[in-house]
Amino acid sequence: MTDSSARGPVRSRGDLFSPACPTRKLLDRIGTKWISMAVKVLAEEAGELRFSQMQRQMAGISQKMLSVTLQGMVRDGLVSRRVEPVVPPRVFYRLTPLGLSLEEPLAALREWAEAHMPEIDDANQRYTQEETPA
Amino acid sequence: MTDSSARGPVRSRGDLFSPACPTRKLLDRIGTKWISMAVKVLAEEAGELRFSQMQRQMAGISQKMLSVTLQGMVRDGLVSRRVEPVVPPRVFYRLTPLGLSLEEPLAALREWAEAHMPEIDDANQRYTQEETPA
DNA sequence: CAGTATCCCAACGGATACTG
DNA sequence: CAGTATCCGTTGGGATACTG
Repeated sequence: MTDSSARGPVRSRGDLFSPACPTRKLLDRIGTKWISMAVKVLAEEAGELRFSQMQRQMAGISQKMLSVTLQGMVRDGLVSRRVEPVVPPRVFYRLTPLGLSLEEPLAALREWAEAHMPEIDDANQRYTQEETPA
Repeated sequence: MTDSSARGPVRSRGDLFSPACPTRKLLDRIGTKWISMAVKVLAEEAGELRFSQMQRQMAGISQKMLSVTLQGMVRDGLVSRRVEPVVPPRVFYRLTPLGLSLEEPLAALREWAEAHMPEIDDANQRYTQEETPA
């Protein structure tokens, strides 16, 4: 349920630190691993992908999570959904321009994560080491 | 996760799509709004901040969440923690070089969110509109 | 095939109270 | 001041079963 007074006077741009700032909630929506993977998969395809294709490529995602993730992305205008009304049905997903524009910052974050994974591992190692002296 | 040893170093790099890929979990850790805000606050300060100062600047964060967020960041080597052993104690947090390097991709994501907030609002509006024709 | 529905457990996260 | 501990409601997310 979105704010009833949507588009209301909130829109306090430039102030991410206000609890009322909607950007804050948005950050938590788009930063998840499932969104990140979905955008990546669809961006690499540069075209449409079917539900089952996506599930196959996003190894480990459950049917439920792929479903709710895609629904949310459609809602937010990140992907478009096209149904071929045959039996059995074929449903195709494609990034919108908006969704495509999200790939760049997400890719940066993904790359950071991959690049600095070893350092973070090491930091964790060191941390648990000294906190468990004997 | 049956793995009892704190954060199993599977280290299957290069394949974000493998369920075993640790980068996946990392993405969900660093992409949260609290991490994002903490990094931003500390990066803007370009120095140290005390616990209470951070809580004041990160409006709306609870004591608990700031605590667990900072603990996680210290464990991951993103921030360093310095205690002045006086009474009452003073604790200072500062970004490590690693943490500072995270600011760039996170800032990109934040900026994307702010920039495209209106479009996402509109998409949601349109969505709920057509799904609730009246 | 592409979902939806249900159950159920685990993690998130606020509120409050207590402590070195 | 800077936490920790506890309680507890909300959400995330897997497993399974069912349907158009």
